Amino acid sequence: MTSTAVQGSQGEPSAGATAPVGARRQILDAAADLLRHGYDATTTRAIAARVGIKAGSIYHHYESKEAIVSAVVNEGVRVVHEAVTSALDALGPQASPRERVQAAIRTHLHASLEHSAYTSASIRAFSFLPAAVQEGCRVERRRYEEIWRGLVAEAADAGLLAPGVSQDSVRLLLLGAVNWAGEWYRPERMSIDEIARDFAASILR
Amino acid sequence: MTSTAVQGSQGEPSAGATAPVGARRQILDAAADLLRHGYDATTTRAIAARVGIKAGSIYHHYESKEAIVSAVVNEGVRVVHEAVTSALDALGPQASPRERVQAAIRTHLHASLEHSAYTSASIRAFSFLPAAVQEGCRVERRRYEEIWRGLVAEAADAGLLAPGVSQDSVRLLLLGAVNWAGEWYRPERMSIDEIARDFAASILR
DNA sequence: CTATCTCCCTAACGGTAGTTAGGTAGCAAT
DNA sequence: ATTGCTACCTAACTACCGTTAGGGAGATAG
Repeated sequence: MTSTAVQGSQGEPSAGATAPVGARRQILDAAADLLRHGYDATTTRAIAARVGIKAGSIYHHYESKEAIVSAVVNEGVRVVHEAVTSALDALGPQASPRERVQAAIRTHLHASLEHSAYTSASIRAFSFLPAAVQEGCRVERRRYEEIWRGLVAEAADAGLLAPGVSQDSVRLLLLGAVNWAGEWYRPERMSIDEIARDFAASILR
Repeated sequence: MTSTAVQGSQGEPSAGATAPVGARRQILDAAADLLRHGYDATTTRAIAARVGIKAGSIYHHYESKEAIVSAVVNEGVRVVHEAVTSALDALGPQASPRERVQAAIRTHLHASLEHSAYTSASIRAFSFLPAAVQEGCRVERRRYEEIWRGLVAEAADAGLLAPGVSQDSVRLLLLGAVNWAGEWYRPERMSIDEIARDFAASILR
């Protein structure tokens, strides 16, 4: 079901090195889903079982478990980054800061709670991952953070923030709230669009 | 080599079975600190090493690793619960809803980021814990949630919330932001009191 | 002195983790 | 027919996990 959600932007499908295809993609899909329950619950044997092969055969496609998890986390950050970026682009240049912030919240929540197991894995399990894996996507994470830094700055310029509060605080408040949503979100209780609307309305005035 | 490295302090040994003392307390302390890196990183041998005993000796004090982690998480919830409760009580009955919300945020952050490894463990690692451990403190967690439900209701009655926003959204926004703070907080960047002030000012008007 | 209790040790148990060496079947090109 | 490559399997390796059985040292009580 998630085969089309993550599509490489560059390189032909048969190139093989940059965009995972076939078994490599299946391995990443399985790992991303298993990462919901943590790094140690994501065993090579469990990944292999979901793909339909044996544990040893994984090493024909990836050199280590760490390499697999690293690829998953990196793709998770990339997916949410691209989703939010294109959502903001789709709004057009005349959109208000309020609309843009709300769209970013909504898109981030959709990506991490519905569309991509990669994104939710990269958010929830991140701080329990091996240091090498964390280091490997720190740059991409910073880049994504910059989007939110810009959004908050726009809101501040438009006078939408509470007086006297630092933009850092607002950004961390917002990102914390959306990243923590994976801990309590249940689709039957409140829709993602409602959450995004309430979050934006609470922060902006 | 029978070096007794872990000479029990045993100042008040006859406190009873409810409050851990001596070696039991040291075991919980070690486990709480190790839980920062996840449940599986919290090995019985690592706990024992910190206490200064061997892995097998742990089972003289606790019946299982799960029992240890369960005790840690429960105490973590209890600590933050009591801290916030007494902070609110200390404010007195004439304190404004704004003061009370800000005090709750500040106290929760202090407890989870500075004072108690128990609290930070119970927050960050919670969703990756065995189901039995999670279930064992679900009641206490609900009770703590009720405090915030009440605070948000007070703020709503005082007209401090954004119009048209559900109280559930505000509570989840707030709790998400403070619970996620463990992922980015660095004491040299911003003080906890500043964070609490900014968070409260952003949500309340 | 003996008995008992507490606290800790050594040594191992069975289980599972990540990983690897070596083999095999299918297929394509020479 | 031979070679070589891809994709997989079997079977094992070492390491470490939670846990347990049994024993020993020291204090205490009778």
